[in-house]
Parts: sequence; C-alpha cells; structure tokens
Amino acid sequence: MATPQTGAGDPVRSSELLWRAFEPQHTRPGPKPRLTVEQIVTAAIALADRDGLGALNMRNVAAELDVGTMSLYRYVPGKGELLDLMVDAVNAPDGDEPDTAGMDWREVLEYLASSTLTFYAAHPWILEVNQKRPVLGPQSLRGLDFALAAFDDHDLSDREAILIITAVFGTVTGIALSYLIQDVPADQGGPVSTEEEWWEVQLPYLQRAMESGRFPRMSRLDQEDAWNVTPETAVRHTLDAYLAGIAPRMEATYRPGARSPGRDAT
Amino acid sequence: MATPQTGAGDPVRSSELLWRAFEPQHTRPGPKPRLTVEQIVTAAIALADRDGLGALNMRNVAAELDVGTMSLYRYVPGKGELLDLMVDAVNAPDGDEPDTAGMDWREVLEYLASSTLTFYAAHPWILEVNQKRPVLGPQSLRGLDFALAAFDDHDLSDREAILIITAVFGTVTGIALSYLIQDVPADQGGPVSTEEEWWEVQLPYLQRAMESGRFPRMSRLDQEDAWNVTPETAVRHTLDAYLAGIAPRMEATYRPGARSPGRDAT
DNA sequence: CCTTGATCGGGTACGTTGTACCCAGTAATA
DNA sequence: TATTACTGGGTACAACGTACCCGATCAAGG
Repeated sequence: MATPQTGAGDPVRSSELLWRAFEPQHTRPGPKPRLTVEQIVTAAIALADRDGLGALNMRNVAAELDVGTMSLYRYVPGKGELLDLMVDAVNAPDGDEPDTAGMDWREVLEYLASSTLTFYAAHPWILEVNQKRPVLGPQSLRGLDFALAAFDDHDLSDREAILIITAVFGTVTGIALSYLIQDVPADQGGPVSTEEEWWEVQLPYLQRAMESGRFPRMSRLDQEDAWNVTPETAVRHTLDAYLAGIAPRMEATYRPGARSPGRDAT
Repeated sequence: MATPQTGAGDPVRSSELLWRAFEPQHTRPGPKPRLTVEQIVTAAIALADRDGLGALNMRNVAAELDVGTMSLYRYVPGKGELLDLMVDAVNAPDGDEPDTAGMDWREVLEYLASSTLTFYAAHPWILEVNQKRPVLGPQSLRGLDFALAAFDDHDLSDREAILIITAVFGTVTGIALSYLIQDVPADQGGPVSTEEEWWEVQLPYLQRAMESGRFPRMSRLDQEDAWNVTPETAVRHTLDAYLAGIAPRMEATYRPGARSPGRDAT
C-alpha cells in the first residue's frame, strides 16, 4: 500500500504519557534510559513532516534516533500511542501567538482559523491521521483555552461558545482536507506524484463525461475559472460568511469582562 | 495496528475502472468471468459498513464473495483502486433525492448538508479514507451537478458557486470528523471501545489539568453543558450562520433562470 | 564491597497484511 | 481440433507491528 494510517492507541497508556510531566519521578535501579519520550516524539514528527506518514514506522523512527527498533517500546507502548503523542505535541505553541487581551472576538477567531490552516500546511500528515477519539493532551487543551478567549467579553453560554469554536475549527479542517492534497514526498517514482499529472490523467475521462450530457450543470462550468481556488481563499470566504452570520449574536451579547477568567477568584 | 488506511491507487487504473461502463465490450476468448467489478465493490462496501475499515482487507473481501483472494486482482488492480471505486460507488443516488426545480438556493444547500451528514453516518468509514486526490467518478460528479442546482436562478460566477459548495461540503465534513467518532464495531474486546469508557479514562487527567490553573477558561466551563452537542446541532448552527452570511449576496444575484442548464442549447 | 533485582538495549521471530508470480483449466477463434 | 487469450486461485515473499527473550547495567540492602 501507499499510506496506511490510524490514530489513537490505548487511551489509558496514551493519557498516562500525555500527562507524564505532571507525575513525580523517583530514582530507580537499572541503567539510565538512553532516550526520552520527547526525543522519540520529536524524531517521529520530523520524520512525518519530512517523508510523510507513509514513512512513519517503528523501524524508521528507531533509525532516526540510531537505536534498535524494539528499544522504542521501552518508552512508548505502540505506534497508536505514539501517534496520539505526536498529535498533541505538534499543537505546542510556536511563540508568536498574539496576546488576546487587545483582540475582539472576530480577531481571535480569524487568528484561530488562519493559524490552524498554516498548522495543517506545516504538518499535512495530521490530516491523514484518523482522529477517531480526540486525545486531549496538554497542548490541545491549551489551544482550546486560547480559542475561548474570543468570548471573554461576551455573555454566551458555554455550549454556544463550544459550538462556535467547533464551527471555525471544523470549517478549516474540512476545507484543508479538500485542498491540502499533500503531494507525497516523491521519493519513490510511483505511479503519479504531482498534482498536474493527476489532473492530466483524469482530464480525458472528465472531458468525455462532460460531453455525455449527464452532467449539464458541471459541463457549463468554465473549468479554468471554477477550480481556481486556493485553500486560503476558500477558508476566507467561508469564514467571512460565517462570522457575518454570527455577528448579530456576538454584538447582542457584548458585555466587557463577562467571561474573562480570574475575576471571581480575586 | 488497529485501523490502517489510505486512499487512491494508481489514478490511471482507477479512472479506467470508474468510467468502465462507458467503454465498449467485445467478446473475448477464455472462460467467462465469475465476478464483476460491481460485485466486488458492493461486497467491499458491505464489509466496511458492517465491520469497519479495519476489517477491509483483500482476504476478507474475497471470503465475502467466496472466491480466492487473488481472484480479486483479475478485476481490480489493488486495494487502493478498490477504495477509489468504493468511494465513488457510495455516492450513488438512493432514490429519494428531491427535485431541485421547486427549491430555492437555501433549500438545496440545506438538503446538501443534511444528506451529506446522513451519508457519513451510514458509511462512517469514508471519513477514515484518506482522500488525498479527489477521484472524480460518475457518482461524485452527479453529486456535484446536483449541488450546482442551487445556483440555477442566480447570477454567480462559476468560481463563487464552487466556493459555496466547497464551504457547505467542507463544513459538514469537518464537523462530521469531530463528532462521528465511530465506535469500532466491537468484535474484538480491545482496550477501550465505547465512547463512555473513553471519557471515563480521560476524566481524571482532565480533572487534574483543570485544577492546575493552566487552562483558566476551560476550567470555568460547565463541562456537562458545554459538550452537550450532537453533530446535527453543530452542523445546523454552522450552516445557519454561514447561509445567513451569504444571504445578501444570494439575494443580490437573484435572476430566475440565470444559470439553468439547457437554455442556450434549445 | 558484594549481592540482588528492577530496568535497559535490542535481536529474533511471528502474525497480518498486500500482492508478484505461476500453473492449470476454459472457451472463442482459426 | 488446435491455438491462445483469459480465468481461478495457490504459493510465497516483503513490509510492518510487536511479543518475547537474553544479557548488560546500576541503585539499594547486606
């Protein structure tokens, strides 16, 4: 096959590892570990970023770290759990997050959308990972917390806030899936690699289909114009319309400091 | 592993097979084929619907049809191409599509969204298939053509029409991905199967995280209320807002019969 | 200091996949 | 009837995840 994949290992083990930093460490007998979980996760992410998810297997990760394949299993229960850790780890902040204090709801949500899109562009393999059950690790939670800042000055129910975040996030993800048709790092000269070749292959069939009269509306499209859309454009269009749609509600609930954290505790 | 997956085989072979009905058939020497591509695709879809994508392998498909594993390769070049065929085949109309003639743009798009969501619910494995390159087969094209009916009475550019369809489709897909956390058909009593158990495992860690003070906004959420969202609700919220957002534009471009097909050919 | 036993590195090997290759049986054509 | 393209499908191998094992290591107790 080309690019097998899955997500989510045993949640018990995944959770343990995700929150490992918060567990106390005591000294133990035996040799010092040669690796850390961080090193393995970092190497695995580098590998996936560079060579695609298809190249992510335990032997390759081990080779990346110059250790034996089975040594990885001293730190990580299996590949599924490793993927869980990778997914959370790539959500780590990159340092150029803005301060939400001076931003209104629209700015926060727009930042959320655009940073999510660049995130997918940087780690396209994430879109291939089968995120059945959401593994909420520290980094993912951090992102959620950041997003909630959009509603600091609004009197919205928790449910509505989550609904809006889900909408923005889901929109970007859905569009990214359609467009970030990541060209497999063309190490192997497989059947077809580039996007151009791909369309070239389909074209004659599509052409004949258009001429068949079975797709009257499609055949009237100016193909050149119709498909001239980048993921950025698509996200911008969708988000603009969506934000315009919720704007009345956001304005109606504007109440400075309504939800900002830390008020009632001081 | 648990649920390996991928999509897209050799596009040349996939395209040939997708459009095979339009190719002429001539009589040939040798024994009559015992199977058809349709039978294989149907069996594979039944298998995936029933047992999940994890159970979809060539040996199981062959067993389903009571033939030898390798016989499948007489009809289908490989698993990747079979998946391409499956994806297109499930897009076949189910007979209860409404007539778009009496529907306005909003009704068409709303139907598109809701039918897409029920589609994902019926074939959750589709969400796991890695749809890198879109394989545009006859059924997928038919769906696109249907969607374009929303703009029959509107004077929109092709590009804008595609943008809107992409938005609706992407939104539903993105949300479906977050929510249709398909519970693996629990044939194997694996580590954790049900959604409840899953949350039960995460809860203590989340609890501790909330208490850590690192996620001030998250920890102020009423968890019960905040996550009480179904995919239907989420889609409805997002779509309502989005449609409200594009409504002015749609009204501004209302021009009965502007794009309906077949006018200029009569 | 030496013993003990938990821990570490990692080699070997097996089960599950996709599928290349091969051979024997079959049926339209010459 | 002979030819030959085509069919069913068995065997076998490569890639992968990982169970299991052995020997090396080193904190703690004597």
